[in-house]
Amino acid sequence: MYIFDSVQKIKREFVSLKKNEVSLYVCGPTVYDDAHLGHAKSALVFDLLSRVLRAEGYNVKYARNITDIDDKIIKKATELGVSIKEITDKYTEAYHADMAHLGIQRPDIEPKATESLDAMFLMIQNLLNRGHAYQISNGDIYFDTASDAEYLSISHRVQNEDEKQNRVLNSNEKKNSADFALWKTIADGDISFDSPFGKGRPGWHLECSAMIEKHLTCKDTKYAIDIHGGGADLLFPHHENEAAQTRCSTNHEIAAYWMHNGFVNIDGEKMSKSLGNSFFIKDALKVYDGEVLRFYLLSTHYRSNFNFNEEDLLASKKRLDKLYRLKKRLFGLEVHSDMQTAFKTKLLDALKDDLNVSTALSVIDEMISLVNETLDSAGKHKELKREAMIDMAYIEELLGFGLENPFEYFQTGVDKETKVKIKELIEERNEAKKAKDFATSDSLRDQILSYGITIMDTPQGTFWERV
RNA sequence: GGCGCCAUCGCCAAGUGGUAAGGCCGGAGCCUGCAAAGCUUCUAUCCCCAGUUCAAAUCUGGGUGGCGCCUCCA
Repeated sequence: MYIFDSVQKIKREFVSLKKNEVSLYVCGPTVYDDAHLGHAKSALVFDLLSRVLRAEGYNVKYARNITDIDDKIIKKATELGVSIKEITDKYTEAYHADMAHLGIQRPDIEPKATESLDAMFLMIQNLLNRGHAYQISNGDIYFDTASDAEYLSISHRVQNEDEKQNRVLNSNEKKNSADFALWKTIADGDISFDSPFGKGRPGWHLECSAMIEKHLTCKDTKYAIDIHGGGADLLFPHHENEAAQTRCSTNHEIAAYWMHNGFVNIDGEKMSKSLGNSFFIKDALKVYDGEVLRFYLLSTHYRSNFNFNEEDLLASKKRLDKLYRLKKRLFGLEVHSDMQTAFKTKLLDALKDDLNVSTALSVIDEMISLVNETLDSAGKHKELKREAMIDMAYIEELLGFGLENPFEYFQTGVDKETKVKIKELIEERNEAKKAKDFATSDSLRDQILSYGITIMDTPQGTFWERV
């Protein structure tokens, strides 16, 4: 397995800290709004990573947090006059539903900030004890970036002069403008948590470091966990700060490998909360099948930026259609086997190379073509069919494509009445065909097409698909 | 301004030193009553310039053009 480490900026062979075990931590959502396509991309990438690692035989411990303490949550709760929990519960549930529609498996651990305060207090205390944090007059506690010689080693940034001079220029008590809050004291007691440092709430960066320490960490290794992932926008300052906290409060670096996924742009423009052009998963799901979205969003390498547009999505759907058409062709054949095939090896090899999905998809397309070709040229081929079934089961397991019933897949979004009507029209057409009344059968086909349905005559009967 | 990424067929997109995967679209054909599906087949020398090398889309330097982070963000 090779992974591109976004801190060292090279592709590195993956060697786990502990034999046969992988600890993976990914920054999850702040639950104050619906999840957008960017959340989907990130969750999909690391879902795929965990599947590939498991296929490689690793026992994977995958954690993705839920940030349920945050200014934006508080703001929304205040605006709506409801409790924080009402907001976070609602959007956590929505997040889970969206992810499920995309075929994303639940991580092994989903720690919440509200349930990890103990670990955060511990970390703050450690940082204070070790002289890496300081408290200002209002009670706020900051991380002292100047105290960490390795600060900025994750993002490779250079601190500019303005930042260095901040102590003089800035009126607040922060020693350095890069210093970030570990604990923010709050006067109004409503939305705050009790802590050894007084009432308040934790800084955002702290939660990930604390959760890693609490749930995943290997105590006796150079690194706390194997792989840390998240969106590219988190590299700085979020991951830089996480790394600093862990480095200074424990005796190890936070992660041996860092993976950052690229952005999802909409029509060439970055989707961002501040631009207000977020495309929500739930809205996309109204129009497109979840598996099609999964396929489309995964079809480009995870590190590249992804430009979402309908045209490409439809091209992508046609590609997935091919998989389902083969599944249709082999329908009814039940095969359960762990048999190793050349295809399986090739597919896994592609994904083992820093999740090269493009190559993986080409391996799949070639397999589909080969099977179709063989089946076209010479009838039965029991063994080939069996092997193709085994291969397709592997695609489902590894990539999560092809999970649906192939007939239903092509008929999603068609209501019951239409289905009945189509069935009638097809029967009528088949009568006409039998009588060699092609004028009638063609006009019936046009009528079916007016429902947005295309039909195909096969030796097994007439099948229909939504156009 | 600081740091960084990217530029491959009409479109999407792999490949990162050994002579351009795959998909969509399009052309031709096979199959079909006709279609659809499937199959066969055709379509690029890799933004520009210079250099390194026996050999470069792949390395180096310089352009040009996109874009990101530096503020909440996946």
